[in-house]
Amino acid sequence: MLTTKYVRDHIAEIRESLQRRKSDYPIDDLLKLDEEWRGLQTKLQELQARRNRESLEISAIKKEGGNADGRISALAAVKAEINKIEAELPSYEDRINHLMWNMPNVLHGSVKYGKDETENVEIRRWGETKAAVAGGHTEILEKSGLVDVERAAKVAGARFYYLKGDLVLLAKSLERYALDFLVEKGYVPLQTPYMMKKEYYKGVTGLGDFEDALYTAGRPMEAKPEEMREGEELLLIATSEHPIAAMHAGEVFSAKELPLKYVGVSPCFRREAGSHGKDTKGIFRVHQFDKVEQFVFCSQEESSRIYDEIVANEEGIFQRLGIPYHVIEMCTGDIGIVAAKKIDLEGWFPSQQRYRELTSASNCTDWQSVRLDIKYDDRGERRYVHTLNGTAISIERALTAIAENYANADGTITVPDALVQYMGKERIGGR
RNA sequence: GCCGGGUUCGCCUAGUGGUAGGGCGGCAGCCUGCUAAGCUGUUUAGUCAGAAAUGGCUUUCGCGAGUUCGAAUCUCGCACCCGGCGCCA
Repeated sequence: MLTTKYVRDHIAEIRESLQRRKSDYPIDDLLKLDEEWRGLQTKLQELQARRNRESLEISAIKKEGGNADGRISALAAVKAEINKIEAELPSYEDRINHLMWNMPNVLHGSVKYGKDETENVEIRRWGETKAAVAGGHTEILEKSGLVDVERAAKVAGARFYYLKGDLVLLAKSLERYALDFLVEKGYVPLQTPYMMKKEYYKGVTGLGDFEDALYTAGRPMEAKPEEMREGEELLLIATSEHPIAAMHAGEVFSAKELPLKYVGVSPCFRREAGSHGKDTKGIFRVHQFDKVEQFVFCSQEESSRIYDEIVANEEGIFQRLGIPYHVIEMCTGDIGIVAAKKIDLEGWFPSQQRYRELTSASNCTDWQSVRLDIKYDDRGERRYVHTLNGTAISIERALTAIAENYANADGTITVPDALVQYMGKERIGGR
């Protein structure tokens, strides 16, 4: 069962944070269940101690050739009581786990209250925004034959796409560019599994995401859904953040192994339930995309500094690509339950004359590590690591930003300087 | 997919129904003058008491269920690893 000691140790901060979120999370229910569970646990342990003690006495009697039948039948009542308590415990544990998995993280002190994404706070801007040259990314890319959304809809449905020709090469160039950028800074490249067990998924994201974001995959052909055991089905990953976080579940790092920095690369699969009608054209919001992701395990003292580093990497990557952007800090209404602090970097889209999300960085502090049991040895004391994640490049999303910001009047797209060495040419598209 | 062999503390290993033991490594302490050795302790997690140092109890032999007063050990199911066969990008 997930450790509730953590909640008791941090109860003041948890309450304060829930108030700032104006959350209706039932923290008192959790504390009450926990207290009842511990009471049962104590009773059970006393009975087990008695059983163990008397079993040893029976052993001693039998070794001396005596008759222990009376003692054995006297223990039957104890055994019945043990069985009764053991039968009650799972229902408490299920409810406690469910509440733990849904408990919002303790917010960083700087996070402001806000009802939804309209109340996020802009903290800085970079680059010069410009007017649209040749329409939106959908128009630019389709005219040049670089994407085929219609046939993808025929074959796979809405929100899928074929990339074609030089756009495929540009996508791979972006991927390699982002990998090289981070490898140079000491990040270890990691290509992850694309499916993951539910039991690990619960530790990396809120249960709400299971409904809205995740596809189920890998159900055994012969198994009917109602026969599936908990955690048996595989889920398609929504980001490589998730398998990277789960990778070290149950482990204890030594202090000198930290910080451990990965740069993950994987496709991402998202149901996008609840976003009907939003961004339905082109490849801006799709069910499947590729992403290069930063992920760091570190000590509790380091996580603020590393959060800044991850954000700086994101800005460096887009500055070298020459995409104008601004940085916004999530308010309580848009931050979700996992992160303690979260920023998005939004790039300028000339055709829409506004900034749209390109990357997202979160300091999850110990939310994931508590649920995945990932610790480190801090001079003999075992403490939960902090985990952080941040997009390096979300490939298809970045392609839309490049298409719009580098579009020329003749329908071609200039290849950003940083990618020319990978592309081997300076311009793509056109007729 | 089939056949065989495995899974005991960080690593190696003993243990065929009666208190999970040994070795190595790590950590802490002690002792000792010679590049290191020796000795002692400690090395799963939870819970209770305590301000704390600590102490009690439970738990832990891949996971789950069962038999039993008592399971690493017996029974059933499952997972994973290694070897072989088959298939295969």
